[in-house]
Amino acid sequence: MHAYRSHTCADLTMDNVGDTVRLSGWVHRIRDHGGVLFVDLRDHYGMTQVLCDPDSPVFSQVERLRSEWCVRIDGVVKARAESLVNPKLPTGEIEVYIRDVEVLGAAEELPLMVFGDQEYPEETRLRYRYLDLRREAMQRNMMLRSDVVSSIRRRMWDSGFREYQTPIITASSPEGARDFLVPSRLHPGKFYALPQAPQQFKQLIMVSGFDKYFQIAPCFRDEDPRADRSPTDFYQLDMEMSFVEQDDIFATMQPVIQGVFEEFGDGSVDTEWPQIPYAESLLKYGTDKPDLRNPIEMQDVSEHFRGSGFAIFAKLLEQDGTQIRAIPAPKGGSRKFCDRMNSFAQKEGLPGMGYIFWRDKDGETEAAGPLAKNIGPERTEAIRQQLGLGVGDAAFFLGGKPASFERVASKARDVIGEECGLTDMDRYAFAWIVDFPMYEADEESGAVDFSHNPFSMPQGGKDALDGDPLSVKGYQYDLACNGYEILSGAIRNHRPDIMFKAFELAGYGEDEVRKRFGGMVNAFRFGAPPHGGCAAGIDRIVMILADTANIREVIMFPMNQRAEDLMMNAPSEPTSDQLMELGLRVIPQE
RNA sequence: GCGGUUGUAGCUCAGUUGGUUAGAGUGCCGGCCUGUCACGCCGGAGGUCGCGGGUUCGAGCCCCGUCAACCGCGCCA
Repeated sequence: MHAYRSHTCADLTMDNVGDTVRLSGWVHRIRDHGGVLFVDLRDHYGMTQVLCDPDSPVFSQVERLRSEWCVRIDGVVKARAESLVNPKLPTGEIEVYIRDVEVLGAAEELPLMVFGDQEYPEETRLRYRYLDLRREAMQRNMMLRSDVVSSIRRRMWDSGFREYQTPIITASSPEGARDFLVPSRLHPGKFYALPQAPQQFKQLIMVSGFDKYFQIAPCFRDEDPRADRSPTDFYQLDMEMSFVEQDDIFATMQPVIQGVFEEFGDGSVDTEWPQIPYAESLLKYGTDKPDLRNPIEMQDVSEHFRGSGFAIFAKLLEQDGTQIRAIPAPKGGSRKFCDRMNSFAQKEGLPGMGYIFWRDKDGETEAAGPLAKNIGPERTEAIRQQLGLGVGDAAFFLGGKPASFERVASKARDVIGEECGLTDMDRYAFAWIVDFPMYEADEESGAVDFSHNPFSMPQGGKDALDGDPLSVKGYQYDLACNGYEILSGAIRNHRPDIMFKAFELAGYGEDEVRKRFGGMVNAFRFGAPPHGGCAAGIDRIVMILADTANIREVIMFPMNQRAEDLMMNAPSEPTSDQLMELGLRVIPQE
């Protein structure tokens, strides 16, 4: 017989009754009845009840077992009496009478229980990640992740793509996020960098004539984390193809992403993926990653407030670039709800959020709230008609420069949609966000810089770069799903002449571009094909499919909020020998 | 770097207006129990109330500082 097992803990059924079997696993839970001992034995595959009565030669040894000890047992499979069957367990029709036991790994008192679904502080879970990962929910999440990656690979191969690996140790790329640097021993004082993405490599793969590339690629960025953003490293489905336009990328990726959500999601998956221009998305949703499960669309209502009796907004509108934006809130028509949303806006850092709500008074529609009084019935009614609202509804108003209130407006829209029951939670809703601006102006200095990806092709080509840089749009796009950005990409700029001009507008001279992106720019001199692609966030897709808001729930060994690995004790101080060899010296911190 | 929330037993938490010996559940240790599957019953151990200072006759509770975790802002081509 095999040293550890003849079956897994999920295998045994009525067909095995009478068999002598060997199982290995963890002691999940013990129920000690004095005369008889029940042990739930768990492995990756499932659970089997094994038991021990005083007739067993190893009764006294089994009595000493404790939770999470790793053990091997030998025993005889017996059918349970009908009244003793456990329908919750696939192996619930049988149980195994222990004849021999071997402790493979004992366990000390546990910092967190594998059994049950009690919540633990994330610090504890990360420090003892191997225990946390034994828990059912985490086993499920990790298998889901593995299955998703496998499905993505298959779908990409079926679409004619091949997977190619790119370097992990490479050159620092000065654009974008901070790099992780890797000191070179052979070249003291010089550093490699971990790639923030295989961006330049995949474009070089296109120049090299491979036509369709993909990779499940690790990406490294030294940025501060968020609940939905992993610090240090994360994975992307990175893809690139030659001789394509934007719609070809969409047509290639929608079946892959949609297929993955249909295969692994537990809600309906939208098949219509609208293309929403960036500017329109900000106007209607206040964000470039709208949650389209929520039907609320904001509207510009500036005209109703211009010169009105509501002095705050009227004055605001006299300044350039300002606007009054309304968030309609169907079914939100109560003072209590409106006040709650107002204090929500204040908590988020705005002065407040004005509102009007409509109620029934003697069969007539009556507008209530401080704003309505100030601007009078005619303007109020015009707003109601523009927004298409009625009795029982409300509308919230934000004023100023859009950039100053859109972030909060977007959050408010989410909250309103959920609290008014307007957002369909059992659904995956997608939108391509297109026509991103190529450039943006720094708010203080006014300096023009790339807003998205400097390698993108400007719409209109070289001629478009002759006008106002801030009006130039790029062939750049994101894919939003349920309020998350899950994919980002572009048609690339493969023409050196256009590229130099594009960089020039952002203040980078030709020499500087050659210095920074020389490898790629040089390659474009030798017959570069038109190409484009995108990268989809694997962690974030799995996070959405696992129905969690915390990306660390779908990463085996994540860093904590301060980019530390509490289990492995990273980062740590190097030895002086290591520093010496690399020619480095640490500057003491204040 | 900034803001918010949290910090009490191994773990999850309660702790009133500042007032006697800081509690519960769970886990752990011991005892009882031959059909449980979140088994049950009895007993026990286990506390720097994150840390430091202050106010007070008296602080888990109030004040100041500090540390840590999480969430957010900045950041994320």
